[in-house]
Amino acid sequence: MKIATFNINGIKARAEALPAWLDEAAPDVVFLQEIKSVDEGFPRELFETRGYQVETHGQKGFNGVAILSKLPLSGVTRGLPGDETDEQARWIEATVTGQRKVRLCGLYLPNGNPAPGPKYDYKLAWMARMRDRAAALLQGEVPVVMAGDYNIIPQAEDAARPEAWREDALFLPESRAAYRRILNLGFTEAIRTRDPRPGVYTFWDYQAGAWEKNNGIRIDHLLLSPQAADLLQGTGIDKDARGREKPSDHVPAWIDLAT
DNA sequence: ATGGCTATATGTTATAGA
Repeated sequence: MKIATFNINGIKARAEALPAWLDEAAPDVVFLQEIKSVDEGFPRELFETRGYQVETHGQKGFNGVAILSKLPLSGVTRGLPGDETDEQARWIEATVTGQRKVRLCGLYLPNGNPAPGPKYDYKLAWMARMRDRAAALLQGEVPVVMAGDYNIIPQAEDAARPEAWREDALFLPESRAAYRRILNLGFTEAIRTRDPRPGVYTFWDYQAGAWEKNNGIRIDHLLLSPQAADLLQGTGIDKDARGREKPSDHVPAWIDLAT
């Protein structure tokens, strides 16, 4: 089962590039972030005609996540538990049934800039809620995959110019510690496990020729519960997507699970 | 480098992203 995550930076803007990548990469499951669309405005037919079930959790203008799946999804829930007042669409869960069941969590973690400030407080509070949810999911028997745009640069080797990120919410020690607290529950980050080299990036800014200079960062991650990690067969990052017509500033990252 | 570009809605400018 090939499972990918892709921050598309707007579904309307990616109405050509996203289907083109889907047809080439042929993932079974895709987590999308920053659909920047309400549910009613999401072009489901683009994906349903390709055999995908479409589950969205959108909002107007910003944020928004979705799951596309060629295998049946059930038990879909929308929103990260733990704060009834949180209206930002950043979390969606579903259970996919192939040869076995896997619980899927798609996430768009808050950016948090500027730090310090209320946006950074929201980021850290969100991560504490995510940790609680992750711990609860580990209590079950079903393998768990939590994938998406974490907006966390875990280590200095994950940025071409780490010094430029020292004061940034994506790289502040407190942000990275919060990410490690989630990992330390027992999750494995799939991409690094299979390819431990430094300089593996998933995002290149639109500005200042970042792509041409390979001035990238790694902020999209796929976390696996122990049961899911046992099924890991392969990983990849579709870096070529960044060099195409009208690209997102992120590229897809994916895993292959033996299910 | 003082965010240099991109996307969306609030729309000929503001807000957000990372």
